[in-house]
Amino acid sequence: MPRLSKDQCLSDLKLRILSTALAPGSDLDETTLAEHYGMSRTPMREVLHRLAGAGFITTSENRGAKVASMDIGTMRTFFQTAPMIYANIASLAAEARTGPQLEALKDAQHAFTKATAAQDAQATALANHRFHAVIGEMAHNPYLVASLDRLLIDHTRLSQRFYRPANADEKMLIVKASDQHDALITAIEAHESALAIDLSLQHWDLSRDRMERYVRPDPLPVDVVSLKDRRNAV
Amino acid sequence: MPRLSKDQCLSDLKLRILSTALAPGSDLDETTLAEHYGMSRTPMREVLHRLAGAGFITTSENRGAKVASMDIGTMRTFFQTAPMIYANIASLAAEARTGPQLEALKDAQHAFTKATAAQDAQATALANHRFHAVIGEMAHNPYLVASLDRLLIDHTRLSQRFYRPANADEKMLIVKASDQHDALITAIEAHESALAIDLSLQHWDLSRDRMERYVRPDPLPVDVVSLKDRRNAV
DNA sequence: TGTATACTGATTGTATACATTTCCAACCCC
DNA sequence: GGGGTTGGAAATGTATACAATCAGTATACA
Repeated sequence: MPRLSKDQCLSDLKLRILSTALAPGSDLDETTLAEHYGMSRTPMREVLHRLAGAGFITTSENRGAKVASMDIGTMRTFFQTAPMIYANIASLAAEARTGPQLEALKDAQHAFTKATAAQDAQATALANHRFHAVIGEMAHNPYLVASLDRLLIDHTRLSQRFYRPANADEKMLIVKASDQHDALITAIEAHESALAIDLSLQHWDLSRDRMERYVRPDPLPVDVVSLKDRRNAV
Repeated sequence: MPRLSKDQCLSDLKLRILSTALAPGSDLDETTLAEHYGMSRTPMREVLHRLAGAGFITTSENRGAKVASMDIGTMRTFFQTAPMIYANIASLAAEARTGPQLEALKDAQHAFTKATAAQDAQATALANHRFHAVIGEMAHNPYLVASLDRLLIDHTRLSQRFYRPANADEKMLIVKASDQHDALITAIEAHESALAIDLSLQHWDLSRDRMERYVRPDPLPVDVVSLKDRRNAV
């Protein structure tokens, strides 16, 4: 991959991290990356420091960089925090959104539905990222956006798994999420900030349901287990 | 200032920005700074990128770095956002604080009262910064802390002005703020998160009062103006 | 056999030379 | 005289050589 500009390199790395092509916790080697992007180590290090500042990676002295990790503890914190931040941002977005931003939001939602139809989990997650990032822009509040950006990193990485429906029931949940996006667009367009808050909270209730199904799946059929026990006993 | 380590350089620059020794919006020159800290441009640039990532400065391609600016618009956003973030963080801090963190908090508050007694506005603002940063650590929530850190940059820079009391009335407000700090420590120590929220909100009501006095000061005595008019008329 | 220590290869950190871009001012042309 | 152009100084961006640090291994010694 020769001669990408620094900005392209930055956004490519972000994409690879968000899509978990670069797994959480994995090591990043300056030299290898610099060769890969066709630049010397100096600008590559600069890119890495920016990623570190934005929370995509962590660095430690003389020990290089790692993709930011995601343990079970961060997931708990994540679901604790996300509803509040997203709801407040949606509320501000409904107040302050501009016309062009609204178009960008509709674009993102269009990409989202297209990706779900194609059953492309990665594209779905990235479109979802863009959708919520645009709402962040609308809110016009750098303090909250700092928090949102961190949340979106983990949001997108987590949701890779949930946008791969295993059955009709899970497929239904994704359709419901998409409907909520549409409703949110309408609320933001109409400057209805109270409604935007409500819809955001509903959106997160849904996410938590999906999440719980994943963490605590339907138990395996009992008779298979007992069958196995019986066979062992013979 | 020869041979400071990179970390020292980083925290020194943060301090100079927080204390407004480096004014908001002022230009930063790589070469000059590198000489000043006795290092070459390469590590200096690295420090600048970190500061940019943390929101202390802004950089633009081929155009160098500036200290993050503070206009009237950001102040509005600031007061809109700060109560919510600080209150939520205080609540989490009350739940999750550890013993050593509580000691650090008491230390910061000690420094705060000492600085107010000495009428040292800069030291007061920096001690206040540390006080709220420690509460952020206690909360153990990287998403909210991202937002808090941004808020604290502007909080500390703004408050330089308010910790310089012009009269007994304003002095009283600072004493009241200090009392609220003490109450907050007690609430956090006792794991009373609901109380911590309440105290945080009160703290911000006070700040807003102080702020309003600054933006909208007591009008000048009317008769002086009329006197001047009369004299002009003669 | 277990532990401490010295060596070695690999990786990160720094300095410096060089390339590129920007800014500003002098200049020319209309 | 005003506006656009062009030169050059000063700044930022990049590449590369070199220094410092770390991790892993082999070796010596108890």
